[in-house]
Amino acid sequence: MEMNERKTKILEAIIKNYLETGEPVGSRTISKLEGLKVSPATIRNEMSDLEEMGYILQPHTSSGRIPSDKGYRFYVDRMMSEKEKEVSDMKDMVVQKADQLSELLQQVSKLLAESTNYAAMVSSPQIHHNKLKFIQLSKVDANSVLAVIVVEGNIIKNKMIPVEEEIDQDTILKLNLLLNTHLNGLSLEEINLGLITLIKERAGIHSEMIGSVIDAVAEAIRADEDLEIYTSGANNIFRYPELSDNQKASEIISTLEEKNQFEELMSRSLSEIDDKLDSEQHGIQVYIGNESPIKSMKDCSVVTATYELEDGMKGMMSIIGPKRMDYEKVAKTLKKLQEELDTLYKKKK
Amino acid sequence: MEMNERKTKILEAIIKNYLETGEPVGSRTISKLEGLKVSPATIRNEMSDLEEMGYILQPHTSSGRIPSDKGYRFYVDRMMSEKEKEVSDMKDMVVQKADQLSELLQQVSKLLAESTNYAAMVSSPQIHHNKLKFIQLSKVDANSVLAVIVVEGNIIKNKMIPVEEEIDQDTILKLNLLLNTHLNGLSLEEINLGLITLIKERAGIHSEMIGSVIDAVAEAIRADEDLEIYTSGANNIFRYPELSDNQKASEIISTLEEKNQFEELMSRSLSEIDDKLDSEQHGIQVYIGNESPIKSMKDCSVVTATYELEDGMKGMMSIIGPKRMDYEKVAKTLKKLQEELDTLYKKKK
DNA sequence: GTTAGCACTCATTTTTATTGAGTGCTAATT
DNA sequence: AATTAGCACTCAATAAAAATGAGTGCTAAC
Repeated sequence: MEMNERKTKILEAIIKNYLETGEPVGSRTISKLEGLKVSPATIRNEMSDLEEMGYILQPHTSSGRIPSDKGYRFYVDRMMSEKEKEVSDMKDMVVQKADQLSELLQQVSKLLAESTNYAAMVSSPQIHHNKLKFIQLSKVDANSVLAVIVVEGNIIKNKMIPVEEEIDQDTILKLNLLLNTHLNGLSLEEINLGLITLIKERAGIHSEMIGSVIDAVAEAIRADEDLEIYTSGANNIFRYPELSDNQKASEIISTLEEKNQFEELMSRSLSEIDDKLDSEQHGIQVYIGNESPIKSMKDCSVVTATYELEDGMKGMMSIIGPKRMDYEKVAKTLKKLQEELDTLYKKKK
Repeated sequence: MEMNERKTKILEAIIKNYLETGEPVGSRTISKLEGLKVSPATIRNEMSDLEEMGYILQPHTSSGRIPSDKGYRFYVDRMMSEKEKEVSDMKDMVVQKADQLSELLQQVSKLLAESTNYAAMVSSPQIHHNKLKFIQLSKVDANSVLAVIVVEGNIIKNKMIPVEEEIDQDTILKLNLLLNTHLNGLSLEEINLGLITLIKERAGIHSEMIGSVIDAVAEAIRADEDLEIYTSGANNIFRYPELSDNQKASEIISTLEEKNQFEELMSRSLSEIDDKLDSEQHGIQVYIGNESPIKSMKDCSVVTATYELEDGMKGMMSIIGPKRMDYEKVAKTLKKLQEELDTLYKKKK
């Protein structure tokens, strides 16, 4: 069967109506809509076709229709490819400067949740080509030395290292020099066992301590170790009856809490967005129901967008809501926030 | 009216039964309990008295009774003052060493939630007498300087400071010396405007940068700025029907998310525990329903305990659950974890 | 190809009955 | 004087029955 313009219009009307009300949509409701001057009976025939084609479903005989995942997908694809309307009267979002990245991201997730009324999730940026930029050991007190490690993208990692015997300033200086000359500018792959042994040798009696430092360096560079997830607006799911029975709500909320579930989503979404970057969709991905890599989100839709800070630090933000979420608004909001982060970063620079 | 032994027994029986079932308890149920050899009618009379005294409530005429907040309070007070039974077959909890405090606390909250099946919340420690221990500026690249600030208790704070013109190593060394000689060992109150002006003067053309550094120091020392809250097990509330209607669940979950709500709870609980430290209750506080400083917790009970790391760093952990929570188990679990943290810290030292 | 008409379906709502746990009170018993 | 048996009564919860109404599919007329 072929999709024609009237079918498209009817499908769109069904979906739009369902997005608003969350209730199955009947033929009469649609016939009353202006623009489409046909009787309910005709609509019924078309609906019957649409159902056969898999775009809509009947929860039970003699109820109205609701969109299937395929129906949503059709709608979302059409919407996304449309020329973007000017960013309408969207709530102004102001990301305040925060000097800690974590604060900033927490703020972003809150902002997303508040302006969409869905749940939001923001990941810390994953650094791709991260090289060591700077190491510094400092003597903090008689039996502890602090190692500060800065990697590209100005990610900072601290590690307090206990020492048996007090170390004098001179030695610290020497060790600093040793570490910096050998390690600066290197990536994880370049720091191999040979190099480590060499450095340890040169460190003499302090080789053990240097071992700890190098471990910390490795940890700092390895990106996924530091992947943090910020969530907000979990309680928003209670706004949508179809998600708020105990079973589902509990599942969604624990997923939001079990932040590690998002790693998969993140890596998949990052790569998929890379793939179709040419299609110029502002790097926004929509997962409807079972399309989502997170199985417990089968009753939700997940919309993800990437953001990019300096030096290729890419992170992800997503909105989690019912399948009948306002995709248009969500996409706009994400786009807005992408830009916001962009300009914020530029200002900072 | 007076409380006698039989009334106490009956009250206790009502509460225990209600804790298990969550259903109102009737006179026949209690009469069938061994140990109390009286007829349901007698129980009814006693129950009538207990109700008059405010220990129990009838949800509606001709239903069984449920404990009132006052009833729970009676029960909890009795339980807490009993000689503590040996820590029975409690699930072994192992706090793995984590080198980041935040990881550790997140882990603790998860552990609490998992072993009690309630929601858990852990605060980062609040430092009381925090003095500056160590400052270090380092040149990271041509236009940024990294300030590392260590306060007592080995809390580390990093701040990246952009600079207009490149600074040479010598100047950095001088500034480091300047800062350390003037600021080390001082607490927030001791760093006054006069001192700041003095330092800025000495810093000459770098006074502006030094200003940023001192701001960061102030921020690092001010404890409440850094108060972080870790939560876990929010979804556990769905285990308890009396909390899982949408209204209540949503309220509780957003409270868990709005972490700032806990500040009040924390400060109050810390001081109250200080007050009655002599009464030897292991610093465990129970807030039943409206007793809680957090208004949205009126349908829950909140049990809090403090923990203490080195140098008087005190933090709080709490369990949030239904009023009919297993207070005994919760108290034991908290106690266990207090000890665990204690030994962990000692090992570390 | 479109529409009016109609019988039919079925979730939802409303109504009515039924059940049963639990009470309070009174009068008998210990 | 305290305890208990007995009984009428209350009321949430469950079940069963009836009414409602939105919506469908199909057929026949336009």
